[in-house]
Amino acid sequence: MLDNDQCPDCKRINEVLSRVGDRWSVLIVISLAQYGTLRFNEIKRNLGISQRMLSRTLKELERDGLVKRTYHPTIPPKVEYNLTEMGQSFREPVSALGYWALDNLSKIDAARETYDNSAEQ
Amino acid sequence: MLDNDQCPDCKRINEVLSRVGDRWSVLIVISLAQYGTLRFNEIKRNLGISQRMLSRTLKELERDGLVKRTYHPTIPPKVEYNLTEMGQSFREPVSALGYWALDNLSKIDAARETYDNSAEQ
DNA sequence: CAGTATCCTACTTGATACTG
DNA sequence: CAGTATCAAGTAGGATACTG
Repeated sequence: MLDNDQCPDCKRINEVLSRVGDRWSVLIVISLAQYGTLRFNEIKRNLGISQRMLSRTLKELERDGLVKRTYHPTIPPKVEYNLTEMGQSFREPVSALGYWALDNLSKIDAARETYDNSAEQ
Repeated sequence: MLDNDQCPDCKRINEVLSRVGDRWSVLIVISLAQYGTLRFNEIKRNLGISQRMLSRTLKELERDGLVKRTYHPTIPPKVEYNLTEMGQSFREPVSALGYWALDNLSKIDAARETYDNSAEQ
């Protein structure tokens, strides 16, 4: 995956990760993968994300082709979000990351404590 | 993985991802996974990362127990970095993400173009 | 070589208020 | 309900200069 000397692939990986690799994108994809279809405020409540960031992130995910937005012009309006095919495929590596995170949080905490204790002597 | 109502696991995943999920951490782990052991300036050249960010990120990764730092007190000094066991285990989900990124970059670009074209009418 | 220290800019994120 | 607009604060990240 990597080449020597400035590693062009790293640049491209970097590019993609900077688009869809941020925490909110990851968490939104995980949520949608779990529930199938969610409304705007359902995601908001679920993740504890601010309205602004949810709006922005969903728009980016839609633009990148990972999320499909369906607008129902009722009163009050109803908007549903779900994953596209590419979004589904993104779910796999993302879930792997999520599970790793859950599995290793306590280990990381322990490592931090050890490090901090030895650092302060 | 997710629970309804404020999703406590999301908070924890969020926590871990905010620690080890940033681009530089990911790219450093990928590099070390690829090459086994690297010196400070080898990583720097390889990734095109600034000295400051590399130093900071490596220190964080060491603190979190993902990277082991070995200092050889020679002149000039020589410092080698490699992955710990936990770092190795992190490699798997990270690689999956990297490969997905490479596989889907062009699709994302295409989706963006479509989106932008339909948006401008 | 492998860093640390300082400065500076740009982007990210949240809080708050408002709208169709 | 599902957003947008605006403001304020923090953080990421690079450039540069210096050190053991």
